[in-house]
Amino acid sequence: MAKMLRGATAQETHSAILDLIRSSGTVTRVDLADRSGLTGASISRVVKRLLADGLIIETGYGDPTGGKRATLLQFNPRARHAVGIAVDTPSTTYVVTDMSGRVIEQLSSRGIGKDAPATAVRRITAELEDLIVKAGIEPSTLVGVGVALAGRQGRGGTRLLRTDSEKYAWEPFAVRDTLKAAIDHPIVVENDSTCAAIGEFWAGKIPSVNDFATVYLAAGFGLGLMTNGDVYRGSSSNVGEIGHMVLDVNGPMCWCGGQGCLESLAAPAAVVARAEQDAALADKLGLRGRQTSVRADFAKIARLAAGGDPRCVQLIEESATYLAKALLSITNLLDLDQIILAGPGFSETGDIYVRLATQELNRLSFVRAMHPTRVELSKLGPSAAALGAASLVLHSQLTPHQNRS
Amino acid sequence: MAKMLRGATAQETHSAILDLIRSSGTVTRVDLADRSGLTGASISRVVKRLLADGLIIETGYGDPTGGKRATLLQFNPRARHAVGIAVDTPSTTYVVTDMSGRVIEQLSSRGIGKDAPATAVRRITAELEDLIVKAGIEPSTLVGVGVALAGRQGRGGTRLLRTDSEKYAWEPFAVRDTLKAAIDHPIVVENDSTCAAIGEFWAGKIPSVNDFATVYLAAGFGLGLMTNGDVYRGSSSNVGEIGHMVLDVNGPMCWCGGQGCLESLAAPAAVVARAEQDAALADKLGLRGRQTSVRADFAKIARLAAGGDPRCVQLIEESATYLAKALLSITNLLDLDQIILAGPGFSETGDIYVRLATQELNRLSFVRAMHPTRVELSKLGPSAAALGAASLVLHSQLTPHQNRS
DNA sequence: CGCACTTTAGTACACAACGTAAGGAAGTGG
DNA sequence: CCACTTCCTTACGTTGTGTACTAAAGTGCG
Repeated sequence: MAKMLRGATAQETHSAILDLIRSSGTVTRVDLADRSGLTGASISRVVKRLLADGLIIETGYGDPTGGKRATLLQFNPRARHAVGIAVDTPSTTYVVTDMSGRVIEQLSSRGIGKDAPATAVRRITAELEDLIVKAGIEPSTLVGVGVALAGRQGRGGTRLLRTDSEKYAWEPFAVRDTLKAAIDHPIVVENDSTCAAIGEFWAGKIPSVNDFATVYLAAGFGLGLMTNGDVYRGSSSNVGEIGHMVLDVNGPMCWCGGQGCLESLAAPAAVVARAEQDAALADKLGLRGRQTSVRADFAKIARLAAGGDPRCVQLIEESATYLAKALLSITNLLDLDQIILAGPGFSETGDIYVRLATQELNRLSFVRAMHPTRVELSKLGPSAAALGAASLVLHSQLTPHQNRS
Repeated sequence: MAKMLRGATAQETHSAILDLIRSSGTVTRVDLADRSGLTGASISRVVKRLLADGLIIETGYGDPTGGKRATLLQFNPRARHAVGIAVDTPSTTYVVTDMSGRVIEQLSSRGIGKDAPATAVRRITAELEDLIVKAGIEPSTLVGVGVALAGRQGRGGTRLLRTDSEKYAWEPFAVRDTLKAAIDHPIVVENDSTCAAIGEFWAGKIPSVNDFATVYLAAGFGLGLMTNGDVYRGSSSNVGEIGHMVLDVNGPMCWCGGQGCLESLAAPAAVVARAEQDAALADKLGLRGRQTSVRADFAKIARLAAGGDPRCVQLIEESATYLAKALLSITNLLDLDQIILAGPGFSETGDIYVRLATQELNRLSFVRAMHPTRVELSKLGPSAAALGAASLVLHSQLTPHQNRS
């Protein structure tokens, strides 16, 4: 233990001011002084430095208010870039973003499927290097590479990855170290839910003072939590395992050993399993009934539901009802005022999940009398995790741990 | 908005060092330097000041390690005092504590029952003043009064209180303002669960880097959360409403409008209701079957269970099983490594709740492979909430918002 | 158009807090 | 007794912020 207090270093102050500029989009020096509590003189000094570093630019003048017009400041988007990779079973998504979280270049390739870890990582490394070249960014502006994985954090910083074929096949594999050896840039690895959360935070310009949660739906449900301008990681970086929240103590057995878990009641596999009970529907959808096609089968059901097919709408609504119950419990526990739904699982029928969750929270949430809990669909689209991974890098490199309130 | 950055003021550094001394019990200057990241020179300066203020004292010398023996530092317990009041339906508990959280004087009087808010607060004010005189503490060392209430935070800092008779009878009543007008000391009001958590933190010398949760059981279940050395309050200071976590989507209706809530399945009222179904048991216990005697009736059942009565043990175990499920969900969500059970509801049979929760977490928690989640009974006894309220005052006055990591 | 006023931005200097370096104090072990 | 270790303090330099003042750039009215 040896890092704690160290005075208000330039680093920290610069980070804090940069964070204000990020969440504001466009601000004046006076705004910054108001919001940071620093005096104009100090802001002047910090801003001068940020301008000199090229991190921010002056972009015009504010509206007249009876005196000298204020100079507008904002990110210099091309000052820094980041790469985000979302590694998932059916597909791998790469994005190159600028400093404001805008996607400059992207690429989708096949997922890891049943590949051995070493093979998959080798391919990812190659594709990554191609992409960086193709994006045509100045190498010195690349602050790092973020990787979003479905999995848990192991003891030694290892990232565990869940695959379809074998559970925890990647268990002993140190993704981060392997990538780090192959790529000469900072590598940050996080789970997909947390990445989605920080993606919303960064690209959505959410202020550091707002606490919110993001639910990410791919193979299963995960939750990412942002508090006080930083990711909340818990005691071993394994926050957000909501897939096995107990919603029905007498419910069906789950592979985890519990009963009535959210995952066994509402995840894509559960929805597909119910669809398969209905022979006519299974036939109509051409369900393949194989473990490995669950994600594709779920997508088919979701597409039909989005198109209005009553039976499919019913199936999705059933899933959404369970998620709504889980979100109700979570909201009561954490007093959230904003929940964002992201990930491929919500891409077709996210509005159904939003509607049912909103209804449930408005009806039963304990804090509903004080403030609403907004449930929203992510605006980042299907590459939310990849974009979030890139945002994570930007956040950790440009605005490391914000403090105070 | 105007408080955020302001350099590392003496205030903040002093707070941080004082917090390290609190959680260490006894430390040397060298230890403080290691743990804080400050240099020995800076520690020297800060410690000198804390000694001059009388907040800490030198209490001897450390073990020889081949050189000059280090001077031991610890709190000067009598330097400051705080008062904590736990306002509950069946009883009101007052404690006067010293700076280390030790109880110096205490008093229990009848609860608020069906009293009107103004009447109850008037009586509390009178009893409080008597107690302060009786404790014989130097008035200038009293840093403030903390109040633990069962209730929710309203919009304008109002505290809502749940009473047996009418739900939310106290709804529009501003407890804090009323007390503040009557008592010339800082007043801090919090809900009982949060107070219990900070009581463990302070009196139990838990380091600021440890995140943990406390479950408080009085009329119902509540949860208090400490993260990064401070209370986690959420967006409207209403964190911890776990009483209405959904554990059984098809379960019995709850007064809140939901189904299968933890409270309706496992709270004292539910346990008593089940006991009343059993005519023989109800007779044996002399259950009064009245709404207002639920707490007393539950205590009877708990006492018999603690004595080994099989039927009562079964009833408590049923309640504990539901709580264990809820704690499993919460642990998976927040990646906790420590959960403390506190409050009058656990005073007789807390070990049963601890045992079943530990079992469930060891069996099903997602992080069990990384680290255990310890479930422990509070060592603060039945006055945990009052002691916590006092701790809250000490914390907010002596070590305001810790930062960094 | 000129002049008084407002708002923004930057500079000079003082102050506060921490780090570095050096040395004194208090002990250990040969 | 003396070399060495560890603890603690003092003196001084660096860094970052606030205060006070000034310059710059606008508005609005007569």
